Amino acid sequence: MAVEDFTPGLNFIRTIIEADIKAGKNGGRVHTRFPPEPNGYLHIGHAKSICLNFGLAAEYKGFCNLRFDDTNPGKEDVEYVDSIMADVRWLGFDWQDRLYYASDYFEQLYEFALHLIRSGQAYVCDLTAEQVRQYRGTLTECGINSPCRDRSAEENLDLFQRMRAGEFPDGSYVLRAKIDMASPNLNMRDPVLYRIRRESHHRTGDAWCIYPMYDYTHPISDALEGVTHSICTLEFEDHRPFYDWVLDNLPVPCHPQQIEFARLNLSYTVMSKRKLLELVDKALVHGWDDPRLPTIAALRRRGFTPEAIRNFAELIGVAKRESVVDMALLEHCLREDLNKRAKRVMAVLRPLKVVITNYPEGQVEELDAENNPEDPAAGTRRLPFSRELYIEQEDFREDPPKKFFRLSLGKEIRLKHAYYIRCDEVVKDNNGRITELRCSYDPESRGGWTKDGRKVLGTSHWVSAAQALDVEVRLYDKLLSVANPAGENEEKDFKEYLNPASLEIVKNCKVEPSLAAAKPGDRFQFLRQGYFCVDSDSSPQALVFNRSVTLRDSWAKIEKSQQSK
RNA sequence: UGGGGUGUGGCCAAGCGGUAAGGCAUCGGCCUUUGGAGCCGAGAUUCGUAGGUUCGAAUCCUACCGCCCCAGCCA
Repeated sequence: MAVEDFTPGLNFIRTIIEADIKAGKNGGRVHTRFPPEPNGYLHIGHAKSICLNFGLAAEYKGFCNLRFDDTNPGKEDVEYVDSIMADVRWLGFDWQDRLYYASDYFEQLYEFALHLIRSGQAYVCDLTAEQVRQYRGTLTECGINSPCRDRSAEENLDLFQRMRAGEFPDGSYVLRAKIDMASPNLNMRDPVLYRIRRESHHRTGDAWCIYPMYDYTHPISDALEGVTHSICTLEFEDHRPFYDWVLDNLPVPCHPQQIEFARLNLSYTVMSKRKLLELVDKALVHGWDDPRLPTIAALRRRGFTPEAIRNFAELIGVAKRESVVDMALLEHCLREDLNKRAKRVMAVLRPLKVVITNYPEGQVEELDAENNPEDPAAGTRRLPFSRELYIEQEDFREDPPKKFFRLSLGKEIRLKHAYYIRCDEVVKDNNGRITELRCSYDPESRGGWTKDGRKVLGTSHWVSAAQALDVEVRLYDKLLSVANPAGENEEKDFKEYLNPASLEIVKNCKVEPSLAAAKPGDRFQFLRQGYFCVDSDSSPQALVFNRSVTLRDSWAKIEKSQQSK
């Protein structure tokens, strides 16, 4: 089955939603949200969540909100909110007028806290952070009640209001929910609701010195927005009882259902914000959009299309078991998309000069070349051909192995769209390095075929030397040299697995002249090599291309299996 | 040895009591003016393990095993 024919299967979330709709829950409404914390750049794992949330909303004629979970000012920044919005839009999703910030609810969150205090379900605690931890107990032992647990509502109200008013130093008091210090679920052992922190917030500035915790903020934000299905990752499963506790004990408009799914892991890369941040901070990569990273910004710069990423998100499915998806699937999605739409061009990465000895000196002729065999509507272009050309170094071998269809002494190959050429002589320098090939062409083979039906197996790409453009090409490869560092030696830091060959810069590559007008972001297939896009560092005088993904290379496989024999 | 999850081919993933979808990867073959693309075909007697229920179990029951998450005033 071709991927474009793929119809979304039922995953467990769709199953839940359809059951809810059938049961008439929420009046049949589906309303989701994507709630990033603006403390880093979005990555492909977030893309899975974005596609899920926005996709489900679209599928069931509902809505999906974009909401920034910005309750921890110390880590958050507008740089991140801007990048997140740009990335979600680029992926092709639209939150219309439903852009929210948890910080917009600070006043309501505060009122709800007052409500909990009045109903005796929250109290101000003056234990130190260290004491709170000690009182919490352990995984196997119950916690101990805080001595502040039985403070009167009046006193709690007074203290909490004074917390807000800034009368107490940072960390001196917290507001806690009064639930059960003996609960086997640590999240229910009187979790902290508010902490005092004199930090400037990227939106509310210095208006507040107390900030609500995620666990308290999230369910209320969902309810205030009328969210029906609050989809999050597995590690929040343990938090669900508290999510429900908050909503059950507060006069909120509705009670959304929290549903947890497994986050995406991808082989040969890292996905945690901490690790990504570390790579960027330590300059192990060149910024958040370094094309080796799995961030959305990096994938965009690398040449990925939103379509490829969305298709990928659909293909990987949604489930609750933790898994590591093969990077090959992501690459497959890009190839599949670009195969249909990328213009084919010729580029020689490592040039080997070829002189066509029987071609008239000074003559230049123009050949027709199709732009995309998958899409006749893409039209054709003209290609200059002349006496001096470049072909790829690896397309010539002095000692051709078995099944090597390319050029070697005395052998004939086809130059794509041009002529058959035969290699007559190999020219070397004093060190024995091949510097030039002297070949002859068959004038009868113009266009790449002859009437005699002669079989020519090999077809190489080439460029005409005089008209070629000199460009820089950046060859990207896997970030890590192992598929799953977590499955390796646990003592080792992930940085020890960084692939030293993840970036190879190749200068003085030769590309056909039609590329002169290429603009940053333009995508092409370099014939027989891969898909490339013009990098943001590129300029008309100094073109720079990124390799997005290679083409499948069956010769490489054959050669590899020959060598292993 | 507390609680919450989860185990289906190399990697994902359907399946929800009636006799193992699909995708990626792999391996054959065809085709080819990209060794690209495309096309055709192959692969789990078996669903973590062991018992049990049933005419019939990946699906139900029991026990065991493995892996993940939780002791932030992070999200």
